[in-house]
Amino acid sequence: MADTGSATATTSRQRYARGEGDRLRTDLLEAAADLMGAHDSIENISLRAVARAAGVSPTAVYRHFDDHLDLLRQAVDHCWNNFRDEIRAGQNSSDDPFVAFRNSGDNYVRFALEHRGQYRVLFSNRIELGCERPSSGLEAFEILVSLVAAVLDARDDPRDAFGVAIQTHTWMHGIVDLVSGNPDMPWPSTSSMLDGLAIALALVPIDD
Amino acid sequence: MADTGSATATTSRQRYARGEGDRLRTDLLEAAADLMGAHDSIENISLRAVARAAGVSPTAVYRHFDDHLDLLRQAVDHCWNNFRDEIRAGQNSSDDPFVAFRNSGDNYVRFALEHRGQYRVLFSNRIELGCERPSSGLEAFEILVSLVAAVLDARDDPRDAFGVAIQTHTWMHGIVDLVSGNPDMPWPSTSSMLDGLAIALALVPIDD
DNA sequence: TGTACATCAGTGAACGCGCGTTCACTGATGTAC
DNA sequence: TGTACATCAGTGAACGCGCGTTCACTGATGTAC
Repeated sequence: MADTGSATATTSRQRYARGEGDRLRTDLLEAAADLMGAHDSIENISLRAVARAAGVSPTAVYRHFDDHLDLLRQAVDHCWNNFRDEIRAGQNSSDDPFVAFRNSGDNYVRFALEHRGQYRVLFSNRIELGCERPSSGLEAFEILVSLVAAVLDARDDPRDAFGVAIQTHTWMHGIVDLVSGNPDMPWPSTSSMLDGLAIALALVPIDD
Repeated sequence: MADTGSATATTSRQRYARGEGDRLRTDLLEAAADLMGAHDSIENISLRAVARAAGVSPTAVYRHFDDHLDLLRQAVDHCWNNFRDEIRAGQNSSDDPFVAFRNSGDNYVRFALEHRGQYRVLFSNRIELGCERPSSGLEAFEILVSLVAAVLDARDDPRDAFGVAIQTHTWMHGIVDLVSGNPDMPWPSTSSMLDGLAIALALVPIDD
């Protein structure tokens, strides 16, 4: 009578071995990050839904997080790490500043489109949690500034890297947020929109 | 015993006179639009909260809307009308295409910052309701295209107005979404960011 | 002019549901003696 | 080598809450006769 299988998702999971209990913490954070794609706001991600997605009872969450809000806050931090790692990978992908800039832009766009929920939580939903941007969030912007600075340097361009980085970021954010939010509209390809951005902001090699 | 005043918000409202019942419909739509500012997602606006804000019982909503989803969908339409009217007012504000373009941009930014909830529902949360963009939403974009076309015409500029309008819109969206979502960051003024946009996209008078 | 009645603009109690959180617990496993 | 025990990784029932929705209703007001 106990194993009627009424709950579809509870069959498979086995508890972690003694001493490895912290692995559930990561599982829960990743489950929360996955759920962000299905909801348009972090407010709608319930503690019970995260537990369910991780194959665990709601009470198990309290072994790793203070409460619902703590879970969400740490999930946001987790997403910032994911995002920063993508941008950093673009930065490290080439010694040519123009290529590195473009690869970082592609990674930015890909992250935003493939993980729209995570992306929007990072750049749009943070206020409600009442926490400031974590260090990995600042790091991501610093990487962008240094990418722009390298491009300007290669161009002998006197513009302020911080200001141009803000121009780059606002425009790229607008592109990915509108495109991912309105996929049925007749958008140009994101690649051609990134080309247009680099040209309009004069972030291409100078002989182009 | 009936008027102990236990509910704080229910004291004032009087019912509409016979024949004027449809005015509650508008009240509910405006109450819903106001509530969008307090929540970051339209999903979080409950039917009961809208009724409460309008000073009416939850059941009264069903006299004007089929259900919760119908209320939200019509609230979104209402917001599109508000937004389109702002852009149109900018278009009609001057015969000089550059001035009209800039005034429309200012109105766009002002609407997005003053009514962030409404703005985000229009451009970011629409998917979940499962409805396509209403005619007023298309009209708003058509106004933008014609504003850009007039500017390009005045410049003898051969670029495609539709493509440049998309560039303008994506960038403006990025500016207002990031600024309103992260008000504690050291942003330049929105006015100077609009200047930078018009210059980078070459939408200023040609002798500048 | 009076009155019965249809219409209108709502109300209030009740339902089942998922939620966050608390509480007492269970059962496997490593460790001290 | 055996055993008592502490620790660990969880579970399951219960609570009060706000939600969307349904149902039967109320009381004022215009209108037909």
